[in-house]
Amino acid sequence: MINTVKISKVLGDPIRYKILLMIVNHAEQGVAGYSNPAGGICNCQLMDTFDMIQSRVSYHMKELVEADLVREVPEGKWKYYFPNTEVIKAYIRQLESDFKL
Amino acid sequence: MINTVKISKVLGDPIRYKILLMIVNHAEQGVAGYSNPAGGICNCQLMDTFDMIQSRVSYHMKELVEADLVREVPEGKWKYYFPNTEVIKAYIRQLESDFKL
DNA sequence: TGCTAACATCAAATATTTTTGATATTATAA
DNA sequence: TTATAATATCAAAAATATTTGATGTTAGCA
Repeated sequence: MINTVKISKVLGDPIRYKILLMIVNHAEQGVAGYSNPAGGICNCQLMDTFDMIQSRVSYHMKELVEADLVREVPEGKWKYYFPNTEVIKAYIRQLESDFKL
Repeated sequence: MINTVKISKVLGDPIRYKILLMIVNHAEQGVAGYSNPAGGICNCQLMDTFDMIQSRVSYHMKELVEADLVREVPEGKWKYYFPNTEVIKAYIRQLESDFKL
């Protein structure tokens, strides 16, 4: 089952929110300058885009993955990230149900 | 405009999430042992229910009010809290839009 | 094999959030 | 007006989260 409070907390960090937005958008349309398999985002792109050092990216991606908002796909030396649409949907549905909307 | 990250952060605390749930449920059906005007929840009920000291309740209610998730209605010496349904809805809609759902 | 690039992990430093107890404020009632 | 009850605020302590730099691991390539 999804952990609504934990997901909220993970989304409650501006960097993680932006990263998830980027992952979601990229999964649709790709990002200029990178050509990733099946629309995934890799750590290097996140380092570039948000000007973060590697261990910081790693920390935030771990949070997103542990909250199950993002799926991680290893491909050789790289890890690609994809939105976990089902969990994001389930989170929204849970909010609607909890708050009677 | 709503601040999606801030709302997420406020919901990302288990106590605040439970408090908001209680406020939402109470606004519908009332809570046994208390008869509040128009289904509002007061601080004293939150202290009782969650076994929290007064300043702690006050702190968390301030967070909820500042995130605009809850409206505060003073009535004499008391403050009653009501869910801000429009903002909760707007938050959910924003998530749907941001994450393409 | 040895080298390098990508990513993970760790411990320490820093920053932020939460909790608490004390005190202040405000409204009402005696 | 004085006393009291409800809530707010404050500063210090405690807890938690984030950032950083160093080091570890792993996969692929020369």
